[in-house]
Amino acid sequence: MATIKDIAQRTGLGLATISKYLNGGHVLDRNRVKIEAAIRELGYTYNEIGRSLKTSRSRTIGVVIPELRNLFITTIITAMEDILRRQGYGVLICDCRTDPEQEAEAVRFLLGKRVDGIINMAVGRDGDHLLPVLERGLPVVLIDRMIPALEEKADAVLVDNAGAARAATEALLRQGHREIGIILGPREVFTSRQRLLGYTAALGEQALVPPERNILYGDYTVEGGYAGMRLLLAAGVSAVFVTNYEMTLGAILAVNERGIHIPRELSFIGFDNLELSRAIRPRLTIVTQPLREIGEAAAELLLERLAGEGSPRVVTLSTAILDGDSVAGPSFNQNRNVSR
Amino acid sequence: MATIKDIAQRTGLGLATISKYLNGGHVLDRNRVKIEAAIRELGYTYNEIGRSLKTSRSRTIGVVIPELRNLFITTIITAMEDILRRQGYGVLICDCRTDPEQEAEAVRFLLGKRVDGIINMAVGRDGDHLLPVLERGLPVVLIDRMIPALEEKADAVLVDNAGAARAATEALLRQGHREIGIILGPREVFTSRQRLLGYTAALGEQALVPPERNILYGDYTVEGGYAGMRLLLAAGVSAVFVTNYEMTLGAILAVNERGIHIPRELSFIGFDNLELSRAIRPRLTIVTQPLREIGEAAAELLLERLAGEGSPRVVTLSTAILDGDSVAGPSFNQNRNVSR
DNA sequence: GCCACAAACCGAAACGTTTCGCTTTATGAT
DNA sequence: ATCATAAAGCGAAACGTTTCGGTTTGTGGC
Repeated sequence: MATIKDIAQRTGLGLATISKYLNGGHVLDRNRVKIEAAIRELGYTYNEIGRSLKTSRSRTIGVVIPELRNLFITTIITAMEDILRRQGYGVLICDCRTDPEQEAEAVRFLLGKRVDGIINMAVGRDGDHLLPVLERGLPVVLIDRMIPALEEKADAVLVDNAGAARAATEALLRQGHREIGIILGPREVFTSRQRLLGYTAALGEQALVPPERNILYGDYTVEGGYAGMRLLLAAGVSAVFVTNYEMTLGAILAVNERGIHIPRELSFIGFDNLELSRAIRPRLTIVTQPLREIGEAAAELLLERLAGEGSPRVVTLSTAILDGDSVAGPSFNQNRNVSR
Repeated sequence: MATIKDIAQRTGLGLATISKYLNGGHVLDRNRVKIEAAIRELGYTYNEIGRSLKTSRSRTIGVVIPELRNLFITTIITAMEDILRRQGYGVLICDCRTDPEQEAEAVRFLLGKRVDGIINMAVGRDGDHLLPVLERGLPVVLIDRMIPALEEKADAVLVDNAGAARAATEALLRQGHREIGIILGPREVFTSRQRLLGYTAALGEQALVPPERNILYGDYTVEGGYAGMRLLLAAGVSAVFVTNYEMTLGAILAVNERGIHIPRELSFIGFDNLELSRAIRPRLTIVTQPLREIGEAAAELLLERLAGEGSPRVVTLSTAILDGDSVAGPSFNQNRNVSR
């Protein structure tokens, strides 16, 4: 396997010159030609390992996530990867299966691989698993979920979840709904708590306190949304707000199969995934998170830290409500519960 | 940052001894204790880069896929990663966006990173993009899509797609359906062609030739399935077979929103994702691919080659039809077309 | 206590790069 | 042609590990 030395020998040039050429430095035209010829003839490919050893930078980023089988996450990763790869960085992905123990293990694993930084959608809530990373002076970017103990030490890209949930709930309240169901993610997850906060705040403004049965915790799967929706329908809500894409899909399936008409009999606000909301009739009103932007911001913050610029900060992106035709007043469905 | 040398110095032992210890070799008990103490005190972490340079094995596997935002793919990757990480391998993922050019670029990128092998769900159909990998003697495992030119040179894990499509079509034929629609993936994709083969073969046995309008090519998205289903309904089919998970979901949405009853008015066979089929009422009859097994088999084949055992082979896994309640005879819906 | 033999241990060289501090070559004004 | 200056090129050392071939230490039978 050809190395830089072989190129040097072949061209009669020095090691340093070849290195310079490979790193985009200026060399004489006639030498450039010679080098390029030699590279072609010898089938040389750059060995990043050698560089890594010398520079102690691997040009590899570790990404630790709770779960790969999830559109929210893969969309973000795709956006991140776009940017990182363009800068020559590879992305080493570790799915920790929503298990804090595996998450910590994944971080250790990545440290052994000498990644240059870590992007983490965290499961562990105290952030202890990331301390070894920070101690080594490597940058950490949290996405989607904040770890308060790491404020100032790590960057974070969050979404205004409380605000989003509040806005969605308010939209339903404005239409006159009072029995508003919500399907959240797992109880212990940061974003679930934030969204619950927004939801109860909006209701609180109208002096409403939601009954327990209107608040459901799901697991971010289609099946979870389906099951949750059925429970909410049994609870007799006139409007629902579902807080991730997979569960939105499941909820719609449950509604459709019951033959319940949206929005005549039930108002519905879903989550994420613009394309889906457009595809369904009636068009779904949804809360959209700027998924690509989350991934891009995370990648850019990381690159910034790697370049040694600036210092850790928290970026909060806002959500939007995309109006469809799935929200209306509750007047029409007063008697649905009776007819069940 | 502590190195093996520091440990040697601290313990008074030699370099080779520490290396031996780290690689699981036997050292005297009293030395073991000393080494472990030193490691703890100095906060030493193993540097894989150093090893990689020396051994020219990076313990990293490149995975090149057309698209990360897809449950079929992420399920397979998750299974693969499980196995590979347990063996100390990291997984470097490159999403090539279904673009052969980007795919070739990704392969070059991974070669630079000196991955030990590549797992590829291929977009390029001639396999040229993988030749540089094979030339370097690195193992390649193809998944889901065969590249005939690489037979004997690369391993492959495939699914009996023709058989699956044939079985599904036969199941519908047995119920008496004659106008059977199919929603395939993109026209040029290996699996689409295989499935079309199975479909036409089954129809051919009954001396049926499907009209063009019953065969639709989608793009593996929810929206694509939705649009395709609407076209098939317009074409007046009495049964449909949809060939991936996302499109199945989209198709169901289209059916539900039209208020068409499955299976009374339309028989339906979907694809993948057991959980979904169970969640929906009526329970969906689906063709299931052994997703985890695909990932596991790919990982295991790769590990086998890396261990220098055996030689490339093609593994074909079979699919199953999971019976739900979405298939029935066409008798009930003779007049649906009229009523539209 | 000695010897033979096995088990542990040892250091140097090598893997492919980058980089530092210099030297050589090219350029162009005179 | 000469000289000053800028541009280009140079080799050695270093990064952290593995591994080869050889040395030291330990063990047990006599």
